[in-house]
Amino acid sequence: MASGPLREPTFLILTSLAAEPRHGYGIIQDVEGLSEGRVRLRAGTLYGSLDRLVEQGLAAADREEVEQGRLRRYYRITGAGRQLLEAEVARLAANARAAGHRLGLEGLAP
Amino acid sequence: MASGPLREPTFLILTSLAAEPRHGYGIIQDVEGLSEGRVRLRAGTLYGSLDRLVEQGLAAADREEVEQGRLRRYYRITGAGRQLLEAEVARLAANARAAGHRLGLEGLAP
DNA sequence: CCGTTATATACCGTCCACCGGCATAAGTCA
DNA sequence: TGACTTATGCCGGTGGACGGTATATAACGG
Repeated sequence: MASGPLREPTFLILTSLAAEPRHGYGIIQDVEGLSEGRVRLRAGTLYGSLDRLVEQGLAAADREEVEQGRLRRYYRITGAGRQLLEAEVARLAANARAAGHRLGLEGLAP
Repeated sequence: MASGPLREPTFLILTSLAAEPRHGYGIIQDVEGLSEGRVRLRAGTLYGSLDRLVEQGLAAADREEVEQGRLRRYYRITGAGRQLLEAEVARLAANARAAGHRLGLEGLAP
């Protein structure tokens, strides 16, 4: 159930929700921004990941709005999601630090 | 060919090779150490990953030794592998920084 | 007035890295 | 003798990501 480390798309989706509740399309745009253009989520990736996050209790449906005839379904991060994301940040930072050390990339700005 | 981001096991295997050439079993032990006991590579994961790394030119067979009747097959990281690992370190660090920011984990030691 | 782009959600088949178990084999230690 | 460590390697199953497609409306541009 509580599977291994988050893959990048899922990690970024959770990160996107950490600031405030967002709807699907908003997440896609936000993730592109916070990854500095590196990650462009596909619809299939997003909604599949979102379903899994809800199923695992890491995110939850927040509310629904109808904006100009289009439905917007908002999601928010849960306490468990925030906790797991914090652990993931620590893991990524530790891995980056360890590998940087091995590569001799000592003086790298945080 | 140059597929997406490295998964954690592959990342740590490359990291292990970054310091010096190592044989399979040595990698398993080293990875357990550098991940502070978090990651225990299975043989299946290791040798599969190693084959892929060689196939992609990120690692190469270094030499073979026979130590007390047991064969040791050493692998080393290539220039391309080192380059990719550096890029991966930057990616991980950027993701950790972005998520830490969103979580309000500002004052975290690098 | 019509086609394209942007907004927005959702399904589905495919791929592949990782997982876990198993096999093999020689040396060590109790 | 049997358990454990070192050491390499195969194989089936799982699951997340990918890419494409479908659906629908609004806005923009030619």
